[in-house]
Amino acid sequence: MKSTHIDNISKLADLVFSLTMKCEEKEQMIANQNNLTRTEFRCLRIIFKSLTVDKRNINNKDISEIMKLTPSRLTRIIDGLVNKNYLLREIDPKDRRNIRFALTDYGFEKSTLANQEFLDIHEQVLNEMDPETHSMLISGMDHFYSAIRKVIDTQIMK
Amino acid sequence: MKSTHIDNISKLADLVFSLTMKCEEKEQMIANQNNLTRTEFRCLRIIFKSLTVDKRNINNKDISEIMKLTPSRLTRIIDGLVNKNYLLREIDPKDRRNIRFALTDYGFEKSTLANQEFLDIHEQVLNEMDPETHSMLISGMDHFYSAIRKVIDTQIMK
DNA sequence: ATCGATTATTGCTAATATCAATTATTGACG
DNA sequence: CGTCAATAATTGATATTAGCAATAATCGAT
Repeated sequence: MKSTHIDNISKLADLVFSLTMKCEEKEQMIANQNNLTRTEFRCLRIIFKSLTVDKRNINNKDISEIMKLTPSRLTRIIDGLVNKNYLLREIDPKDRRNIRFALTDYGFEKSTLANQEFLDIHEQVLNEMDPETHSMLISGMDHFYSAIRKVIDTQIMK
Repeated sequence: MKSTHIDNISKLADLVFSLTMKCEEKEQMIANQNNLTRTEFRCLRIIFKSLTVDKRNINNKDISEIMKLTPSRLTRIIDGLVNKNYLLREIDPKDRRNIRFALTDYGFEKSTLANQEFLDIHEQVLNEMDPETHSMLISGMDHFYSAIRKVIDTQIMK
């Protein structure tokens, strides 16, 4: 029996609703295992990725926009990570209003570890699924992400 | 070029990380449009669904477990929804320790509306995607959700 | 009839987040 | 050059969101 468009919409909405909560739980778990709050974990991951993968600096404001938090809130989250000796704040010589983040050796080690645990969870998830379906899932989710971004970001404009 | 298992894991992790934040943003948007906080929206949606779809009562504790909040917190979220005239609290005659929720007419109307807006967003998202891929996406996400639930829920046990 | 377990609630406090004001700096313009 | 609007980060004050421990009411089993 073929499912209708309406069915699909409703199923998708329910799935995404539950999935979002489960993924929050997942982040919380990884964060706790690394003595971080969920927000700290997110923030650290964003900085870690930008430094190690994109090889470029990210500033307070960038992160606050990605995480949908105020710059003010971000300042305090960074404070926490600096106090825990994960991060150093450096003034950007190109524009002294900016701050740039550098991972301490300790911070780099811990971020790598936390990121690895985050990857491990996703590996375990993939292991639960038929390998034939992996790339399909990923490309599907990729399209889904682009689509939702387009929809949400244009709605926000209004 | 075929992508390796490691690539897949890493791509999936990044995607899910971004997607989760985008979906939180989406919920926030729908909630705001309906003068609700994100948590109220979630809570109301859970109650609405349980009453209209599952046709069964759900109690404070059930919701707190689904939402991963303490029962105490839930009491206050419900307080808010009662004050806004969305919900009524009724004592369960079968077990007077339980409370059951009933939607007021106003609450039913508003929940239906909010739920419709939530569906609309997902419809718009599907409209951005090739119709051929819809059922594949949904079954993929469905498997993904089962898998992640299995992994997370067994981790939590430990 | 009593007692341990369960459900919801309350008071208190901690954690998370925003807002408005402030500081420092930049870059553009006369 | 000096002025000034714009931008980035921070701070202080406050609101919102959440958990914890204690309590009340009720249940169910013995």
